[in-house]
Amino acid sequence: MPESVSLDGLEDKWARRWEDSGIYRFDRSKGRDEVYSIDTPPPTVSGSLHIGHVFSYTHTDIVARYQRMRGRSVFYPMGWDDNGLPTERRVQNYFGVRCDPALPYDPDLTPPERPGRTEVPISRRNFIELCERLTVADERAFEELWRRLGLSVDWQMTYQTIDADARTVSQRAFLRNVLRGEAYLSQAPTLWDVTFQTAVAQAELEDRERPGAYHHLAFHRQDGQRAVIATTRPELLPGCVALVAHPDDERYRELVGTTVRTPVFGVEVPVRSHRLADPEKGSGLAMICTFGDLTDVLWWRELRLETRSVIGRDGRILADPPAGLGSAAGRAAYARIAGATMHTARERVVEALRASGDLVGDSVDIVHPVKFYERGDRPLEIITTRQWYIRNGGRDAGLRAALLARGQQLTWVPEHLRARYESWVTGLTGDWLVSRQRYFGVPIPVWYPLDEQGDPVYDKPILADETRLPADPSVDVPAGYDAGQRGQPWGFLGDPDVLDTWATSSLTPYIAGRWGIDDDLFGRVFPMDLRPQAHEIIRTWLFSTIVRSHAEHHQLPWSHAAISGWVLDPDRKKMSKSRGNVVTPLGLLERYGSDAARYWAASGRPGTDTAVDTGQMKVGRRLAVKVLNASRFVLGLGAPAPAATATESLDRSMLADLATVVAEATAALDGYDYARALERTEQFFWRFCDDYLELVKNRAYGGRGDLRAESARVSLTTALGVLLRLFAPFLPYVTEEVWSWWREGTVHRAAWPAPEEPRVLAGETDGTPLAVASQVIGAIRKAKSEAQVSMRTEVAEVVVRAPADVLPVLAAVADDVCAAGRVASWDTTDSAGSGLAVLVRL
RNA sequence: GGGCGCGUAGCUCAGUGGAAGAGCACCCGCCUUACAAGCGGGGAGUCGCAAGUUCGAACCUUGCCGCGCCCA
Repeated sequence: MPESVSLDGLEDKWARRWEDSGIYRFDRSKGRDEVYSIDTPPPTVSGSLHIGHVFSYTHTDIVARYQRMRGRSVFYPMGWDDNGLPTERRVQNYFGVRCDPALPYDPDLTPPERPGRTEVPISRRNFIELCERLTVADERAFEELWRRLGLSVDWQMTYQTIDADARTVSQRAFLRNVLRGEAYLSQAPTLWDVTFQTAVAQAELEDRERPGAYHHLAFHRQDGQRAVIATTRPELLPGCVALVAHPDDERYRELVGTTVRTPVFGVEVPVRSHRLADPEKGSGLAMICTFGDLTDVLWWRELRLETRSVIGRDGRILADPPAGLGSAAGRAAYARIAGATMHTARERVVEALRASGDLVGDSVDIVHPVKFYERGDRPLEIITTRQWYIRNGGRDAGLRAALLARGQQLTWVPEHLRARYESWVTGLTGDWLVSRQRYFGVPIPVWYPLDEQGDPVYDKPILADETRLPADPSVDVPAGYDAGQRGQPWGFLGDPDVLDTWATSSLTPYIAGRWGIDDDLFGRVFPMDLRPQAHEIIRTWLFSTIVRSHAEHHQLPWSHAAISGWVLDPDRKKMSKSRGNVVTPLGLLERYGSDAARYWAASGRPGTDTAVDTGQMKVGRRLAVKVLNASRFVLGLGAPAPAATATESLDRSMLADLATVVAEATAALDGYDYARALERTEQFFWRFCDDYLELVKNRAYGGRGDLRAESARVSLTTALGVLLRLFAPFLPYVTEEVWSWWREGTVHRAAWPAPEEPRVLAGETDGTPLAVASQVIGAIRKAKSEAQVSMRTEVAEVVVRAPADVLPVLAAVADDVCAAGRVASWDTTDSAGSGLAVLVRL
């Protein structure tokens, strides 16, 4: 034991030794039933490090450490999520470049030192190389933080969601989905981000309130009257394919089944009825355009309407008018908006309507929810494109029911978050769109044969060979072709798209378990025990992982999902980059220490949003210091004799309380309630220090003879050994430090304490003697405090009145109480059932 | 509009049918040979509001108010 104790330097010292000794390595000689496997969330490396990472990853680490001490071989890998748009954007901003797939690869490319005024176009391969270069640096920053925080990750088990093995797993799973009919190619209306020019999935949508205005447009009925509709998107009028009213709406009963002519553009369109037409909204009559919103898509599909596309992939009005816009006046009107932005087109169409007298009344300003891609800043459009989909129950009641059943099967911590999953699955409106028109992602491992015109035959895709993955169809050549046939008639074409990042992230249990690469490993870890994650990605990461595992293995990917809350800033606002209230973790770790930061994190209950609280970190630091000092005291007394046993009832009652604490902490951790386990342990520990240690101190020093000192020493060292292990998952550094003073090996591989350990020494005794002694010493302290004298002051006399059955207890603890309180004269009397009272005369 | 969660001391939270709690903060003390980064003591709450069930409600039921999130 060192002469003076300190928290300084513990992180550096132990983090290095843990790595060198490999105590957190996964022991792959163990079978599935002896393994505890964790599907660690791979952090988005291009995102900023913030204190939320410390929070949720600590929760998982506590569970990992607990399970390890329970004797399980813990599979605790770490992945980096570098695949996808966030990295692309970061590279674009960092280097000032943009990807132009038409450019050739430049092996000598040097990116700009800093971004210039305009982005430099570079080839796809150069772009990907820059992505890889930047993510490596980002990953180092994360790893440094994790190591300092003391995550007991097996650092030999790391992956990147873009590395070759991840691409292989992702492509293999996708190919199998295709072969089983779970993935398919379809030309259909698609949610489209015009900035990034890619399709996006339902899971990536968010509604944002935006100002808009209702314009009232008059359509021309055959009888010469007007049919007025209200719309917020008059610019889509040339794409109008029908009007729709509710079947019960009396006002339009006669109109339904007829046709009306669109104003300005002069196209004859049918009037139909549908239950989703809202009689309360506007005039009750709505125009259907292809496509203004998701309801248009639904109407178009259910009413089997024509398609008149007017929006291009760049978010501007298409150059050519849609079919059916035949009149010269109509074509002239269209020519005035061709190529315009939506904003300009809207103004010009309104202008034309006003000129033709078809604009009715004034526009009405409103604020309404508009669909955005979650990472985008322009409203989504709906454009017909050819995309790959994976079936997720959005179009199939049977699959949906099966996935809901999986949600029932899964153990959720906390329980109530299952409702999130269920509301999402229930509300799905279509299958999962997985192709993205992006660059830094896993390529879709498919080619298309070209016909005699050189046009792709999309219904006969050529799938990559599963034994030759990862495949890059833009470079690799499908079996039966040679490279020269790329793009030639009768040749082939590689699918240019990449998979949605979630299509790869949904396979993290497979990637970490090295499915198909190291099947022996996979068999030892899958299905996993735990998926820890945040609640905002239940609809994406959690759900999609279940979809893939359900398809591939007809089972859940893990038995438990532990959902952590958000970290809020000290004012309880959600932390976000845009708010500028992000708290970075490294400074806090340096100031308070890793154990202290972990203590704060552990005090946030599962699923509960928790504010950054440096006060709690200070408390954690104090606790860690206290552990050092209390240990120094206990160990400074010297080791008890090997045959020593707890003979004093005070000692036994402390150990009896400890047995209860062990049982409670164990039950709490088994239920993933780390916060409760810590709270119970901590509460006991402070009472142990403030009351028990003080009461027993004099006797432990030998003041009442060797035998009674031995009882104290054996009880103290037993309790310390148990307490260090109870604290080890929470405070890995300080507990390891103390453990190293007197025990062999690492505390982090020591057996989790059983209640029997202290119970054996405690015998039949319960907590009463310690409680009674605490109460009496408390009264003595209070008397001294009120007299404003030192605790060392002698007490002339103490008289305790207590119920008859407590008198023997008092007799047994009297020596310790008198020594701790410096009591000269001690007496007890029967209180005849009126409780316990302490009279103190100084 | 529907769903989930939350509302307890100045702050952060525990307690979920049997006498309102902890930590922090605050106030008053104490050099006490493990720890002054410590220790002892103290004040402090209509348990969001209202009704109901019950011998008894912070806890169960209903309604309302406020906050947050999810979904539409």
